Amino acid sequence: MTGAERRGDVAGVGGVLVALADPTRRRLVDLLAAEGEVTATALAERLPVSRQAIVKHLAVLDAAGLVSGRRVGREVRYALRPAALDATARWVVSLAARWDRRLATVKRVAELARPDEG
Amino acid sequence: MTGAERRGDVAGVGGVLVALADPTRRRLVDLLAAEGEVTATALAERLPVSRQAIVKHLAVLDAAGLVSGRRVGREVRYALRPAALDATARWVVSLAARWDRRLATVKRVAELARPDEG
DNA sequence: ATTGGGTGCAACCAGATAGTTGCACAAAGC
DNA sequence: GCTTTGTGCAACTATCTGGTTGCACCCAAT
Repeated sequence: MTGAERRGDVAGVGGVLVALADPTRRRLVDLLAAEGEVTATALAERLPVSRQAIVKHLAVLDAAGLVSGRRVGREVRYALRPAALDATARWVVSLAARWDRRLATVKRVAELARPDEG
Repeated sequence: MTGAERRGDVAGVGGVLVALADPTRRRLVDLLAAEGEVTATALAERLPVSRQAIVKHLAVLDAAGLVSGRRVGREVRYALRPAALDATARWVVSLAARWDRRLATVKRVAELARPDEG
């Protein structure tokens, strides 16, 4: 079970945005996308920060539902979970669509307000 | 000219993610989407924060390319700019697609690694 | 000309965040 | 058994951030 699931907001878009707002966390998810299942210690070797920093970042990603870790012997392997990102992608796209619709309306209204130019 | 354009990174996805990570800023863009062109003072009347806080948030949104303001007499009216959000929507969608592709590959590889189950 | 609403700037504050180090503990390997 | 290797927990620090207040300035309207 992931942190987000434990808190019952797998689809929490805000958390995903916060998680992806940090460049180190974006690099982290890139690495996870490239390598599949990776341990925090292994990730720390590829980034210029300590293992503890990585662990904290993974906790944020986990809370956002973007990542989850499973224990294998003495190590914990982290992997991506696409659901929360999918939900966020839908959210951003629909927001962009609303903006476009809104701006189209504004433009139309502006044209109506200047009948001599129409 | 907007802040983001001044700095030459209209497509800066990181800035957009940072901007949208804050709930007050999300409410702000919602209000702007609903009302078109609004002044910072007017926005401050609808949110439980001071005008100065709104101005700072608008500066962040402007730097991300999500918003721009134009001066009309003694007031400054802010409005949405869809370009940066469109770019970010494309980024998130393509990231989600890459994740899905990646996880499909991992699954396929896992199945190949267990030939007795195939 | 003076008054008033809107903006811009600066200082300041509290809490969050990204990072560190140090150490204790658990699981593998010799 | 002992040693190694990876994890987990805690304390601590510095910087960032979201918020405030106070004040000066500009523009418009009476």
